Amino acid sequence: MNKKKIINTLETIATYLELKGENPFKISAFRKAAAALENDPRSIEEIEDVTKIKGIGKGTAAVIHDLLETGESSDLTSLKEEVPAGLPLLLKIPGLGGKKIAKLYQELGVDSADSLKAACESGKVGELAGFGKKTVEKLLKELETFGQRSERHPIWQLEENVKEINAVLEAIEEIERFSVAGSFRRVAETSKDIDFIIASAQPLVVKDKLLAALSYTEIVAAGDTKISVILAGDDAANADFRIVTDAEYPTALHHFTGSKEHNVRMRQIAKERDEKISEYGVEQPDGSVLTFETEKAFFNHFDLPFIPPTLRAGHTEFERHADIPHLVTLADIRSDLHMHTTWSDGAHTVREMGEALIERGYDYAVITDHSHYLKVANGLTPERLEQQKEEIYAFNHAHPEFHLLRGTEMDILPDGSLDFSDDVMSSLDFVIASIHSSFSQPQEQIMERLHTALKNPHVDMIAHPTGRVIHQRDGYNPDMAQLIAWAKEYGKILELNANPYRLDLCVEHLEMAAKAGVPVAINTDAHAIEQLRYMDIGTKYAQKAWLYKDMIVNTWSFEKFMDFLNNK
DNA sequence: GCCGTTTTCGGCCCGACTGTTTTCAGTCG
Repeated sequence: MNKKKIINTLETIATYLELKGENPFKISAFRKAAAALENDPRSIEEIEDVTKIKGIGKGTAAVIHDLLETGESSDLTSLKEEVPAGLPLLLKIPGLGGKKIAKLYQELGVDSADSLKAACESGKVGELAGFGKKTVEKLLKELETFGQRSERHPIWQLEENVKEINAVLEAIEEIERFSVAGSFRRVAETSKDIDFIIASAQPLVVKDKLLAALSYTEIVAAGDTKISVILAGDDAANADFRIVTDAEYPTALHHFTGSKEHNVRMRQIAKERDEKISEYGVEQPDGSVLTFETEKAFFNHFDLPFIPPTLRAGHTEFERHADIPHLVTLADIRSDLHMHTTWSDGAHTVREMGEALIERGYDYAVITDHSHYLKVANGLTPERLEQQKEEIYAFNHAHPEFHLLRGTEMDILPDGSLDFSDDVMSSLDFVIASIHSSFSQPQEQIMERLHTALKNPHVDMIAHPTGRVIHQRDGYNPDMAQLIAWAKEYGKILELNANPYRLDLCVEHLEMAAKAGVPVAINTDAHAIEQLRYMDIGTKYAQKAWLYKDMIVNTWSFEKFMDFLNNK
């Protein structure tokens, strides 16, 4: 039995219970059980007694056993008989929750978006107690776009929005400090909306200036301290703003950074000490409210070190916080091993990239333009690769304090061969091998291609090992356990591609690589100078897999890195 | 439904906003 199916079943039961208007704590018990199972690192076969896991008791364990024995959950089956199949979908309509949907169904027989629309138009919804004119108007409006807007947006789509909003907020002088919060700050792969926390003594002025400067299509809510809009643009995201006083800012930022599970744990910790956490501070037993200068001071108050937003998942961060000082941070990074220049499909020259790398404070880096198979990217022939050498040597001559290495991002061809000969590869300092074609081959064939690359002594690293693009394509589905085993056997590096649209390897795979002792490189794959900043996203993403600095090759000194290449 | 070194019953994180109310329920994060 697939653990994922068990988790999904528990969550689905929670959804159905919600539509029945069940006790909210019972509903959340099923969600907690699902989360507890998901956070447990063991496979379902490895777990002897599920009730030993905190959050799983008699009821939820019965569902799990049912699934393990019959492949189905009889509880879910009977819920599905009671609750029409169309109702769970209606939960996605903003403003509708379980109780309202239950009422609409029981009183009016509403069981789909279409029947809801008809009931709204006929005026029947407006006559229900608790529903009024505005609710009907809002529902009809939501129904127009129902099913068209994405629920979650990949962070590479939201990055632009965040940059624009940052610029808007920078320009408002009444703002003392502000920050993006929410899943974007935690560097989640996808995000439902964008949250900002703003410190200001003049919230109303800030609200007016903010709404005047933002480009939005709709105001969802605009109170004295909370503003929510749908941003302009196709498939646009929501942006939420909270305005608090400067004293409240650190606790508000913490609160709205989440995750929800992390906050629940923090509040439990506070409660054990007779304290109460809210976004405005920490309430003491005598009713007074403590505030803090910084998030760090807030954590310290609870005898915890500063927990980076990336780690705030609500499970291991409270037990493993002694490891936090070992985790990789942007400040540890001394090089970037994957980037493109105008020689292939990059926007800047070797010299421009090199100067930008020095500007970032790195000690060394590798220029890795595409190889000739990739014609759409103007990939380099062995001859052009040779010509590029002059430019790289000239740069090194002009910057003796820095080491710009010669490399390539070489294609692994569909037939399993490599795009350069051993001779060409051996003339380079660093060879990346990667797949850019024939993604749909069967797994054995994909693995065959990767194996050829990994066992070649001149290849140093596999880039973006799964080829996924978040929310767009799944990649070529390699057998990751096998790939990691080969990387270990042949002494190769696996990449964490820091481009926010890739983030490949993903957290789960990074954890596997770390467990196997395979070195990882965090690279930007920059095609322009401004993409070198993706290193920040990459190091934060690596923290989510609890990767130590020592495991990351580009935190090593130039000497250590060269030693590794020469002795691998 | 889950949990328990004050507990096997009575809690379960906390607050803003909206729309419907006439003091609050529902939704959302």
